[in-house]
Amino acid sequence: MSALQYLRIFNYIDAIARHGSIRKAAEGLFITPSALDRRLQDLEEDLGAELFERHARGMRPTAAGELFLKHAREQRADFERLRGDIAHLRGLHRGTVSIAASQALAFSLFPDIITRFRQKNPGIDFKVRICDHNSVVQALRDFEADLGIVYNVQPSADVSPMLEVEQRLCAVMAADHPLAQQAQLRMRDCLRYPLALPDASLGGRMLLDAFFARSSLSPQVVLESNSFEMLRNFVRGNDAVSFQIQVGAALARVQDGVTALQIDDRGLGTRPLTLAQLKGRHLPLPAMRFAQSLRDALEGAGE
Amino acid sequence: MSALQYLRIFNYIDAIARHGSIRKAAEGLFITPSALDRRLQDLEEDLGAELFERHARGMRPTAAGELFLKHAREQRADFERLRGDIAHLRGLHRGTVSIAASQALAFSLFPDIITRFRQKNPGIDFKVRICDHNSVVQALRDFEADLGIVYNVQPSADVSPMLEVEQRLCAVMAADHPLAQQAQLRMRDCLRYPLALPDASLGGRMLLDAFFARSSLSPQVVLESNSFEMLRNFVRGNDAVSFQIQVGAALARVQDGVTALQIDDRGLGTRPLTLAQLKGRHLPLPAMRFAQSLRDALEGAGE
DNA sequence: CCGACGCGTTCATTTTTTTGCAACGCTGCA
DNA sequence: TGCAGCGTTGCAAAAAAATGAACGCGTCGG
Repeated sequence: MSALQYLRIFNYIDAIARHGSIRKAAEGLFITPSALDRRLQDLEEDLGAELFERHARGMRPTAAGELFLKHAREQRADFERLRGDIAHLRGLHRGTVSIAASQALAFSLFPDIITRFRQKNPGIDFKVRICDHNSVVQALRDFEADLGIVYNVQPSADVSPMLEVEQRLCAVMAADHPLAQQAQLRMRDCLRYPLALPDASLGGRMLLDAFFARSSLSPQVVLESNSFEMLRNFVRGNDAVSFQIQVGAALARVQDGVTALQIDDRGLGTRPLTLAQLKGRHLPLPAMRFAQSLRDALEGAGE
Repeated sequence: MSALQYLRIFNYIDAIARHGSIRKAAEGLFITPSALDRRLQDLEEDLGAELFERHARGMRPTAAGELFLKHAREQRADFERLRGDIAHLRGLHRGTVSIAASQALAFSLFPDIITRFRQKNPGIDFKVRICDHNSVVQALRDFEADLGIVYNVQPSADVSPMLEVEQRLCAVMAADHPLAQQAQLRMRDCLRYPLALPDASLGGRMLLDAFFARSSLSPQVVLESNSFEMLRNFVRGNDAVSFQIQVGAALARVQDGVTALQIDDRGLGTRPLTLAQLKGRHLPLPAMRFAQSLRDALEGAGE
């Protein structure tokens, strides 16, 4: 990445906000605090408003500062898009798609789709951040991700959904588990075994809680974790049962000793898996392409 | 307006594009051609693409250049909006609304609405550019206007309409014209008098042409002009009749010796007057407010 | 209560970036 | 063919940004 003179000031201010102090930010930018301070002061004078509240321990953005930060981050993202568009014009179809997704998708879905996408578009590379529910939306807001994928997200004013796919719950268990042979699997069957549940930070737990609340059955929870990988590895070694939403369960991957079966209770609702972008934002071309691929893959899998 | 360090480069490139040559642009920017040239070269190197084709007589933007120009103009407009939003935060509700409109609205509608709007929002001032049909859309595209108002505009992909009001045609004539007394006015009555018609560059002419094409009546056109003011002043002094769309006709202004009457032919179609903005653009707050005012005024007048 | 710490800030100075000036080479046109 | 207008280049001057060493001011720990 080149020096990028034009958005220097934007990077400066953003750094101050992210580090919470001029000194830390200056260190991160490899300049002295005084230089950074002057840039900030000039800017504040130019805008006629303070962008940060000065505290003894550091700086916190004012309302005006928040506005400026949003603008700055948008500028940066937008300039990257411009750069990509121009490169595209030159015939080299290169670029980066950055995605924030909650954990459920990390395993089978993403690697497969990305692999397939890169076969068609070899010049495009990916930045995938797996993070917790709320951080996905925040990453979109901060222009750190082009696309966000979350399960059961609550609608919000500055995020616009591009695709919603209802997701049923799957039971995850060892490949040689007694239940693995059944043609139809009901929740009540699962409850005869110890359970390994995703914790509240993961989507899908909500669905389970709702079911347990309305049901008279009492589950025997032996493990609770915020890591699906953990849960999967756990159930492989014993007769416990875990749960995961459809796309995350990776229906066909039996080779690692774990299998997933759809649960047929209709008492168990479904929640949508949502592909979203920041409202009003112009996405870079590669991101739009990839969104289309996701759309195809997810809508195909939904049936 | 302050020095605006950050978008200097954007202004530079925009100036080159507008003036068509580095030397002219440099003159307009009060710098030397060499300085401007170096800035351009640095930028081109940074982006890895030429932004202008070098001709012996000057510079013309390449495809990449067009992309950059759009970005640059958008940046400038966006930064102005940011500045306005921050000022708004400080309590001073000030700002500028820039509008491009075709001629029909220049007379009664705009002055009245703006006056009323400024009574409620004294800090907001206006930049109204009256221009020809196509320039309105172009002004939106170049981020030179926040809002555009055109009669009978053809839909286009990068413009999004915010409001459409069907407009009938009115006949404009001297206040003491024989026709001015009639309760109901039909086209056939008007054709008994000499006509002063708006030319093809003005909206409304199309409606007339369509009517004449289908009608057996032959009009006696004594004056054709691209200026409504011209037409109005002309009919005041004799028995000629001119035409204008509803909002432009300023129904109640008899004091200047001219009156306007709605025409009751149903053979004469209606076309929409459209309030529009550039698609996907974030409008400054004052512009949004004013758009709302226009909406109220035009929808009220439409009934 | 006090000294050390981390903070933002200021000032004179140095470094980097931008601009100016004069000249060059090129192209189209009379 | 010469001239006028163009983009471009090298080198010096000017402007902008960064430095490094202070200063003042709250906060925290003893």
